[in-house]
Amino acid sequence: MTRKYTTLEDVALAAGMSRAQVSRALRGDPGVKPETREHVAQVAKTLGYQPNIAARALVSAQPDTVGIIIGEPTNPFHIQLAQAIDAELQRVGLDSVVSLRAQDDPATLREGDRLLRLRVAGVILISKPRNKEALAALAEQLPCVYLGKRVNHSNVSTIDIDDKSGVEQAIGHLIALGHRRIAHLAGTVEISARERTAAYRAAMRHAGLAANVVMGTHDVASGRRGVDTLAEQGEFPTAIFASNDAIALGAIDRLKGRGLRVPEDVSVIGFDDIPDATSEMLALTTVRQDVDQQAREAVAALQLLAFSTVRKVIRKVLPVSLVVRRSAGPPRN
Amino acid sequence: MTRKYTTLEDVALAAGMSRAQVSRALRGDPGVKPETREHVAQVAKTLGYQPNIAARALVSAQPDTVGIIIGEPTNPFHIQLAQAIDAELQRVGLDSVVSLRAQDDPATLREGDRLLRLRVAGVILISKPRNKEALAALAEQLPCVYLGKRVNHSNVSTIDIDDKSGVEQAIGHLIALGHRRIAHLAGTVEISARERTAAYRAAMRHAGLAANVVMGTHDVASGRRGVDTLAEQGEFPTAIFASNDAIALGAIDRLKGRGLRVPEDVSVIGFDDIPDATSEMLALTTVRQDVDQQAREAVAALQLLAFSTVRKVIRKVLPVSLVVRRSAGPPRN
DNA sequence: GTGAAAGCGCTAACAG
DNA sequence: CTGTTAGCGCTTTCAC
Repeated sequence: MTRKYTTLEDVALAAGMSRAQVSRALRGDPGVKPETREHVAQVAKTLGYQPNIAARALVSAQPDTVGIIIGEPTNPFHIQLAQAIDAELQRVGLDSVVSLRAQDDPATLREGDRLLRLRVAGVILISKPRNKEALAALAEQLPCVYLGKRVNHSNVSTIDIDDKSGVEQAIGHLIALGHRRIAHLAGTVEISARERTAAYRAAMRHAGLAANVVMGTHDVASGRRGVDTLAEQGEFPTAIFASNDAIALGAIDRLKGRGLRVPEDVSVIGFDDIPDATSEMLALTTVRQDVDQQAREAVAALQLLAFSTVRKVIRKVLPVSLVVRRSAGPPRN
Repeated sequence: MTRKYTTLEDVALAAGMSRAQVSRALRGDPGVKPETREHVAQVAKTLGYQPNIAARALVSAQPDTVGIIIGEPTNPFHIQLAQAIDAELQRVGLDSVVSLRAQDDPATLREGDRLLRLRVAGVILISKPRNKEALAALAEQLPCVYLGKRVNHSNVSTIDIDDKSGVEQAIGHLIALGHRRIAHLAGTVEISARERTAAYRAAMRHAGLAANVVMGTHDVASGRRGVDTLAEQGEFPTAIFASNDAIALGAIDRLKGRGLRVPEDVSVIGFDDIPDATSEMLALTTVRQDVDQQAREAVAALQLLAFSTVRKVIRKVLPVSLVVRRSAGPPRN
């Protein structure tokens, strides 16, 4: 149906002035008489004028669009982050193009080409492409901000969270409550998971307590299995620190299945603060990562990398904080 | 860092011919000598040429971009659909712009403006904006294909699935297995949810069985609560039909938590066939909606609406089919 | 087969 | 404050 769009020219004609002036008026350029501005706005509205982005982009050298590449689109947490970044981008007057294509599939590089063709100012990546080459190739072409563990590339800024501190807060909380036997249900695959496990060991050692790590993965099923494993070990721990909320959820489920109450019999702490954790039933004590803050930092980092004259790469680690709800309490005796 | 991009002119210069010819060669235009084409491709590659999409869009009248608006971005199923649509769009040579902004927030209409400015050929909406005005306003401006329950707007094509048939298949399967006490964990908000519940009631009535509906929402937590509610009712059902897979997952989770085995003690059937349903552990029997087919139909509908000369609105209802896995079996005695 | 010229819709100097 | 003049990078007639 090849629509016929209203152009600046049409508006100019109807308003009885030049295209240039109409353009200025519409964009809020300072040098325009207020009444002119108003009149133009009026005419533009009645004509249903919408500026043609392509034309605008073509003529103005500075690109104002940023690509967002989502690592695992089916992970709601990643989407949540993408939404926050999108909103933040909008807030600072930038536009965004989000890519749903998984980073690991062979199309990823093509996706980089697409962004290049779109002349985006830079790219924000949520979670890493598993193969480093893809990231490197992208970084070769465009300023990149990567949300995840620090990566050593001279063209990539990274925004990370302080896993170590989060773990220390969690373990510290449990110890303060009086727990001594604190087990850890670990993730194995992600770098952040390994970092959390290492931090757990360190914190326990530091407190003069024995570490007890059950390996697993960052999902609900793993939490269930973890509890079964702990049960087979003999003396059950009084507290469990899970490497993420999904594991914690699974663990709580299995604990209840075994007739153990949370937190009366066993305390549980998670990591991430996913929406489910808030639920009245669960009331999971957990380590929160601030999504909005991550978004803000990521956008700021990109601006620094793509728009400033200094072109500075930054590596930032954001603080996390323990959110105390009801899943952790003092041990029984 | 205002990059300096290679332009067609640069390539033309380096290849020793005109921009026009380079353009033709690169796009695979018929009237180009094969050796010329190859030479040009070679030069373009070494120069790292990437066509400027904005310029291309500006000059060629026909838009080749389609907007995808995702209803609930945090619903993995919607993302899955969006990915499928994106892939299908790509397959037919169209580009896509996906919007993560929730359709219900006040920014939705602005989002329509954004798409208008982008000069997209049309929009594919995954699940409806709750307020009809938003959809109507959008449809006023652009050809729309809406994935969800039929909507009576002369500018909107709809692609829907046959919820009723899906429910009948699920309930029929349970009855055939010998179940009599079949409870339903319902969603309440979505139109499709209400349709499924109505179909459940009809199917039960038709079989001369008593309906038992527990209201809830289309998420995991609701499934957990639903089981608790059923438990309070006294005699526990031998089978549960959940309005979607998320509910089914939550229900199974809680059933196991209560020491009930699936399907030995309680059978469970879901709806959607999300990736999780396939998992070895879960093996959820569920009603599959074919995501790829929906994507294909949606894209085809949009092409009909936006690119064909006839400009035809269509309303399609796609079949669904029961996928039998292990979460439903015969009742205990 | 290939080149020259025109122009898509817009913004950005530069004059007034 | 406002109009005029150039293009941005590309595709598309229309010639040769």
